[in-house]
Amino acid sequence: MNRATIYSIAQELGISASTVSRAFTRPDLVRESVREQVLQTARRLGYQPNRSARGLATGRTGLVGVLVPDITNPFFPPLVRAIEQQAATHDSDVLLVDSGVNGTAESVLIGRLLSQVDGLILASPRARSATLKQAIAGTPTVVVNRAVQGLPTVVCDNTAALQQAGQHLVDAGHRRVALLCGPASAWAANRRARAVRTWASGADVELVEFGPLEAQFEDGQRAAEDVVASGATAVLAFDDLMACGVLAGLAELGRSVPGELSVVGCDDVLLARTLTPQLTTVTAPIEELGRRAVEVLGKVVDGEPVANVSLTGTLTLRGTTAPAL
Amino acid sequence: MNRATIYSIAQELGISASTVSRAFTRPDLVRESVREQVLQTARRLGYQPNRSARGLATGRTGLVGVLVPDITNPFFPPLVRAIEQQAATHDSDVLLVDSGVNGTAESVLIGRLLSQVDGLILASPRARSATLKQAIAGTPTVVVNRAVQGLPTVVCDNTAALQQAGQHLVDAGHRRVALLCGPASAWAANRRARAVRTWASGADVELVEFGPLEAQFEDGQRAAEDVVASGATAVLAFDDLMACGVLAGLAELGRSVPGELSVVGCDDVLLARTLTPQLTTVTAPIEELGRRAVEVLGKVVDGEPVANVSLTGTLTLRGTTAPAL
DNA sequence: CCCCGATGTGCATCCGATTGCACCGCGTGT
DNA sequence: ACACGCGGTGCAATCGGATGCACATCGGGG
Repeated sequence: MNRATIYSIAQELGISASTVSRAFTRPDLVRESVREQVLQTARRLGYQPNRSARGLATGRTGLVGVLVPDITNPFFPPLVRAIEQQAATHDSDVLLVDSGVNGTAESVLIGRLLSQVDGLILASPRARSATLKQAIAGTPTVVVNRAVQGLPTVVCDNTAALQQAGQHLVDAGHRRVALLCGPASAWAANRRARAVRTWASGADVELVEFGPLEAQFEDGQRAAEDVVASGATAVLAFDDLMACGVLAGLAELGRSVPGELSVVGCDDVLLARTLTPQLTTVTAPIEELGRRAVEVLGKVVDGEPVANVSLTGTLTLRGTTAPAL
Repeated sequence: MNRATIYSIAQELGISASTVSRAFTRPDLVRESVREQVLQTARRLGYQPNRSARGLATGRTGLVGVLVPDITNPFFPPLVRAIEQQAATHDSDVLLVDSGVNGTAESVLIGRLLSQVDGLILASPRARSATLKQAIAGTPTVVVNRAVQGLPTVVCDNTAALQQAGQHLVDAGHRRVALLCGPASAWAANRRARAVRTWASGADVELVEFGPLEAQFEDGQRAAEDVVASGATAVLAFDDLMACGVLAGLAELGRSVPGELSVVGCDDVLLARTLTPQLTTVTAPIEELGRRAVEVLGKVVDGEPVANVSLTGTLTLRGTTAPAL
């Protein structure tokens, strides 16, 4: 299928290729009637501009690289979709790469993306800050769900919501609360843990910590046993997936939720609502995070000044929390 | 950040750019010692070949376009990841586009992808066959989870497994089984429904059909009421997400699973194992589908002959099925 | 000692689109 | 009538890498 080029269109109309090019990229420079003809012929021939050629000439590829640690974690699909849709409004497409939860591959993958994207969105990256900054080598980059000194950042601050969640548990009579910490290399995990610890130190409650655990179902499931052994009557899990694992683990152990134990998740992914009972959790504006990330990235690419974005999560009470016995 | 090019490397070493280029793409044509120097200098300067330039010269972009109807449906993330990992072995990256469950956008999105990819993988596309074939305009394409006459196809045949599932229900004493059909425009939905109907017509069972429904949690949830009203004691859902919705709906109505009703899903996505009790379902080799799709696509791109791939799903008995009362 | 093939390199061209610059023709002001 | 401005247009260079072809170099065989 030898595709139409600006040259074939130009030849067809007896004009120069420059004019054809301009008819698309700088329509104001081309006489109305000519432009019409060009567009019409282009449509007839099924012309699609060659992105490689354009990229070579302009230095822009129209691609945004998106790096996620684990696309099967239900937090990321809505994020990716929001990014993709927002990018589409900038005529850009998404190059998706999954680094695996192990952060060591990130640098390599970032390197592979660098040469072919206008900018990068790093979602919950695990590598060390210095490593990241070295890897991106000056490419416009926005970090989502993590703060990296010196890089534009779009995060969701769950501190207040988590503390409300804790308070909600205390108000319900829970005096021994388990905290399931997320991956040590995950910024959000540390941040959430700190929020909870801060709250606990000032509340009438005993905090029992477990982890760090991976943000996976199985890790939560395995942790259930320890939670039960600890005598805690409530659980604050790093995220919904882990919370979901705990629920499953508790069920295996014959413990009822929210009857015997209460469980709180974080993020409010699809999973949280598919459970029965539905999961009490901290709702993050996931789509908004994605959109804002693209917005900020656009500014970085254009060399405009940018400010970090911090959205806030809100506590959503559902069915997995109840008064302690 | 003015990046290194083959010219800057060539200049540094006092050789021609062609040699540098060949050191990467045709290493056998370059003297060992020279190649060493080139690679070393390239590393030192942080050289990354410019994909646009390479693409322009070779006509290959190193990109695979992947179109999914809904990345938040847990079926697709593992598929996408498998595709991405397999593509990486071919030095290719994934351009991800989400069409939304409404198939009308597919053509437009395919058009956007065409000009920048070496090949397309269409996962569960919804548009009509003729529309699809017109939209891809000769670009190497593989269709996953659907058969399209004239296009290479990678599917999972669940017929036998679904019929086993049905038999499993009948053996457990169920005589009235609800079938929740998937989206009318989804090939897999029709195929699965047909498999079940065929089985039912030869079995001692009454089949009650509902739908078509979207492959979403909420649709399943809403359907629960009808299912209960129908007096069915077992449900075969189009996919796990829908099954999960039914479970939630049934719980709301105070019906216990598997005590009062049995539920069977399809695909065995992460969701199926996070439920309590875990979902009895038909396990699809999702990652394998992705890998095979890339494999086949590679052959199409290289002009080699290809055969359609049909994998098979297997019945996985878990906790949502039990003898009828 | 010369010729030959094999092996390495360089030169020039090409891929398709963008873009700075020159130019053309027309209308306007003087 | 002339210069000027300006909207439109074409020419040619450019982006970075790939590649066909010519040529240089070297060793070995006759």
